Amino acid sequence: MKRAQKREHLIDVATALFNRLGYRAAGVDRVIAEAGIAKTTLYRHFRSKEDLIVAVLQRIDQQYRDDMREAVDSLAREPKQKLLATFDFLEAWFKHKSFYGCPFMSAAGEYGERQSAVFQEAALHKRLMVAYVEELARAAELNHPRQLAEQINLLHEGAIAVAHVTGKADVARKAKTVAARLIENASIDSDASGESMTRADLRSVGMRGAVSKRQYE
Amino acid sequence: MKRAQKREHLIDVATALFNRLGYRAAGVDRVIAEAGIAKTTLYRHFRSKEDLIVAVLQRIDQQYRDDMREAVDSLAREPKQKLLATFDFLEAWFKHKSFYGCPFMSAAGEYGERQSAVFQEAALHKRLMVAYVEELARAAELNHPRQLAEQINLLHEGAIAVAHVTGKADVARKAKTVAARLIENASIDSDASGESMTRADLRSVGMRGAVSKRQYE
DNA sequence: CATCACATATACCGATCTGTATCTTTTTAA
DNA sequence: TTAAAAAGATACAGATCGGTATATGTGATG
Repeated sequence: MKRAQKREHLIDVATALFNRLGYRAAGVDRVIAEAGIAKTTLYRHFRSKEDLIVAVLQRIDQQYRDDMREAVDSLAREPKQKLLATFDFLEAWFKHKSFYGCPFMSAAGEYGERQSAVFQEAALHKRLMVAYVEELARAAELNHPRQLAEQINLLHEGAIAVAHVTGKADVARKAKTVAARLIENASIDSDASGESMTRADLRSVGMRGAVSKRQYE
Repeated sequence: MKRAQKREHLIDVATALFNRLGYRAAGVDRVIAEAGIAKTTLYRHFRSKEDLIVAVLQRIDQQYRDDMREAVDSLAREPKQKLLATFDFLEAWFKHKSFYGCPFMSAAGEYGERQSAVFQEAALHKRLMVAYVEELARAAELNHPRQLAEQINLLHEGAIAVAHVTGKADVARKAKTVAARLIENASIDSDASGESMTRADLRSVGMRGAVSKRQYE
C-alpha cells in the first residue's frame, strides 16, 4: 500500500469511528488498531489528533458535496427540480446504516470554541452547503435566490437533526413538501417575495417585526 | 446548603460545563472542582457520570419547555401568534452568551447508541417539543395541526443548528417568516393542505411523489 | 548493492479518566 | 445531647488519553 493510500485508509477508518462513537470517545489507539497501522505512522501523517479530525471533516465535506451534486444531477434536469432533489439525497443518507447525524454538527458540539480548527471546518462546510443551494436557486432563476437558499438550508438542517434523533428518514419528504411551497412562491411573485409575504399577509398572521413583549396583542 | 440544594447546584454547574466543553470533555473532577464539592458527594447523588448527564438533560428539558411556555404566553395571546412567538424565544436564546447549540443534539452526537439513556433523553425532549407545537397549533384551530407542528419543528431545529455554527441569531427571524407562511396556509385552505399543496401546485414545481432516479424528467 | 525514507513494534511519558476506599468533620434530626 | 446521615479531604485503583522515544525492519529508487 502506497503512502497516499495509507493516509486515505487512515482517514476512512477514522471517519467511521468518529461518526459512530464521537470524536473524543474514539481514541487514537482505537483508530490505529482498526486501521492496522502503527501509532508512529499516524503521527507522521498528522501532527495531532485534532489535525486528523480536520482532515476527516475536509474529506467528508468534499465527498458529501460531490455525492449530493451527483445525486441531484442524476435525479433531476430542471434546476427547480434539482432543488427538490436535495431532499431525496438527504432521505437516502438518513437510511444508511452509517447515519449518525451530521458529523459537522457533532464536531461543533464537541469542539465548541469558535476559533477551534474543528469548529471552523464545520462552519465552512455549512457555508458551502448554502452556497450550493443558492447556486441551484440562481440556475432556476428564482426570486431572491440567497434568501430562498437560506430557507431551504433551514429545512435541510432541520431534517438532519430530526432524522438523527427520531431515526425516521421520511422527515426528508416532509421537509421537501415545505420546500416545494417555498420554491413555488419564489417562482410566482417577483415583487413582495423579498420578505416572502405581502404586508397584508404578515398582518394576517400577526407578524409585526421586532421582538418585544406583548408585541402581538 | 441543604442536600437538595446541593444536588441542584451540582446539576447547575454540570449543565454549564457540559454545554460549554461537551459531555466527554468535561470530566467529573472538573465538575466537582467548579461545584466545590467532594467526589464522594457527587457519587452519592448519582451512580455514574452518565446518570449525572441524564439528570442534567432532564433539568434542561424541563427548564427549556417552561421558559418557552412562559415567553410565548407573555409575547402573544392569540394562539396563532404564539406559534410565531416560539421563534422569538429561540432568537433570545441564540443571543445568550451561554448558547452553544442544542444540548440535546450535542448529547445525541456524543452518545450515539440509540439505546443509551442519554440518547433516549434527547429523543424524549424532541418529542415533547413537537407535542408542544402541536398543542399550540390545535389551540389555533389550524388545519392538520400535527403536520404543521412537524413542519414548524423542522424550522426550529434548522434555526438552532444554523445559529450554532454561524453564530447569527437573526436566523430565527428568517425561520419565523417561513413559519408565518405555513401558518397562513394552514388557516386558509381546509382541503388540499393535507399535503400542503394542490396537485396542480405540486406538478408546477415538479414533485411527483416517490424517490427514484430521473423521476423529474 | 547501497541508501534512505518510511513502516513497524514496543515501551514509555505524564496527564486525565471514571469510580472507590478510608477516615474525619460537619450537619441534621430525634 | 446524642445518634445517624451526609459531606469533607485524600489517596488510590486501573484504564485510557494524546503523544514521543527508540530501535528494528522493509521496500523502492539511485
